[in-house]
Order: sequence, then structure tokens, then C-alpha cells
Amino acid sequence: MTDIEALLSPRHCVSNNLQKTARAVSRLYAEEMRPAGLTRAQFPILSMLGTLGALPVSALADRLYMERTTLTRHLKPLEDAALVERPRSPDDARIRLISITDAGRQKLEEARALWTQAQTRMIERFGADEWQALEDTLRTLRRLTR
Amino acid sequence: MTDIEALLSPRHCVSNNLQKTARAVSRLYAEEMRPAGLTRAQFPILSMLGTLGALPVSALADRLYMERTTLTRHLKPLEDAALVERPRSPDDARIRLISITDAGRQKLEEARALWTQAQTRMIERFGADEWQALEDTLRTLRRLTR
DNA sequence: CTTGATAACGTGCAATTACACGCTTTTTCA
DNA sequence: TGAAAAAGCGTGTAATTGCACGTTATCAAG
Repeated sequence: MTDIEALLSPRHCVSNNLQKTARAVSRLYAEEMRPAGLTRAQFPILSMLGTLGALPVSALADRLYMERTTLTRHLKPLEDAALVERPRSPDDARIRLISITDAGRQKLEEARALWTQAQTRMIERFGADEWQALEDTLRTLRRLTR
Repeated sequence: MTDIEALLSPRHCVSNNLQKTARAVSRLYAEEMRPAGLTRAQFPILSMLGTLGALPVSALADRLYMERTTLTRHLKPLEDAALVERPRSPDDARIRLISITDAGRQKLEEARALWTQAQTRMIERFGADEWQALEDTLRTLRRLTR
């Protein structure tokens, strides 16, 4: 039973501990995926679009736990590269239905090969069971922020 | 015993799961700490400097798991605000020994009051024992990236 | 002592993130 | 039906991050 007061020192900061770890890990993945020609943020966006169908910007942003406006910035170059489309919904002119293109799927497959290497290396070092548990914990933490 | 293959789908990406969680949590802390007049990155830097003594840029960057050049960017406005000093070492003119000033400590105390609120709220929701365990796990993960 | 290697740090540039604000479209309700 | 409210999205601006590269200072051989 840990006392809360023991965690009220900045070195126990939830936010900063997550930030630090994200930075450290992100650098490894970015290095390995550089030849893919996708930026760091583009891969998860394309992945999500590859799994789900066409969906509004806000819905996509929610699932990515990304600010809607941040996602908008990322979508622009992806659309310019013809990797995603964003036509307006025929039912509601406010909504843009974002979807991945065939070229996007192809690019995604290329990037995924490199990603798999990075992920494999990381899981091998950290442990599959350990990551499974950590992933669940992180999901719980994210849900608490809603 | 989890099989590694089960984790080779992008939704299990270690990097992206950490990034998403860091974004989600960071927004909460940032919102609460806004009145402090410190940016998100400044608080952990000042905290670290408040605990440790004067130390070189690289050593500080290592402890923050931050790129050295990123830290340099953050130090500039902190120095302009007279919250930190960065005199060159008398022994080695290449080294700048970064330290917090009295004004920096004062600002740190103010910000810490707000931070404590954010941290308390978060720990209360998530659980002290759970965070303790997660913090250890994240540290382990960071060490693996060295 | 000088010359090459190394260490410590800063800068140019580009990507990432998000708050404040505004625009257009849809919905609500009197 | 005709505002008023709300929903969905984009832009201005600023903070965060890090790679490639350059500069200065120290160290290691010869």
C-alpha cells in the first residue's frame, strides 16, 4: 500500500515519466523506420485508416488520442501525397470522411516491414508478457483522461 | 506466455502507445499548470536542477532522456528569465555548468503547488500502487533504450 | 609543440503538438 | 420558419522535439 504523499515529488510525475519514455522509445522506432519515407506520425494514422474504414476527422483523432487540429496538419501532406482522401460526406457537408487510398495501403505495407523489425527488437528486449501487461495499463491510464 | 507474433500489429506499437498516453496525460497536467507561467518542458528541467547541483548540458539531458540540442533550446528562455545560469566551467571551457537561480527556485515552488494538484488528481484516479508499479516499468523500458 | 582525433556545445531546418479563434453547416426550439 | 446553439473542421501562432552539421576546446600521439 503506497502512500500518495510519497509520489508528490516531481521525479514521480506521471506526465513527465511518460514523456521521457515516449521520447526514448520513439527515437529508436524513428531511426529504424526512416527509410520508409513516412514521418513518425504518419504511420499510426495510415495504420488506423487501414483497419477502420472511412471516418470523420474527429473520430479518427479520438482514436489516436491526438488533438483534432494536430491530425488536420498531418492529413494535409498525406493528401498531397495521395495516400489518403478526405471527401466531404454526402449526408453532412461539415464532415470530411477520411480514408486510405490504394497507394496509401501500399506505402503502409512497405513501412510496416520496417516497423515490424523495430517492434520485434523492442519486444524481444522487453518481454512479450511484460509489454502485453504494460499496454493494458497504458490503455487504462488513457481512459482515465477522457 | 504471450507469443511475439500477436504483438506485431501496429495497434500494439510500443512507441505509439507511449506517445498516445503521454499526449493524453500531458494535456491534463498542462491545463492545470498553465497559471504557473512555465511551459511544459520547463518544469521538469527546473525540478531536476533543483535536486541536483550544477551540471553540464549533456549530463542534464541524459537524466531528462531529452536530446541535448532540445535541452539547449529550452535553456535559452530560462536563462533570459534568469531562472537558470549557465556559466562555463573554470576547468573546461567547453562545458557549461547549468544551475538553478534563487528566482528559479521560487518559480519552481509556485509551479510545484499547481503540479501537486495535477499529480494528486491523477494518482487518486489511477491508484498509488498502480502508478508506483508503472513508474518502475517505464524506467526499465527507458534503460533498455540506452 | 603541432597535428589529428575527440568532446561539448550551438544552429539550421523540419516535424510534432495543441490552444485560441473563426468559418461553415446542421440542429434545436420558440 | 427563423434565430440561436451546437457540431465539425481549418488556421494563426507558439512550444516541443531531434537529426545533420558546424564551432570551439581539450586530449593524444608523434
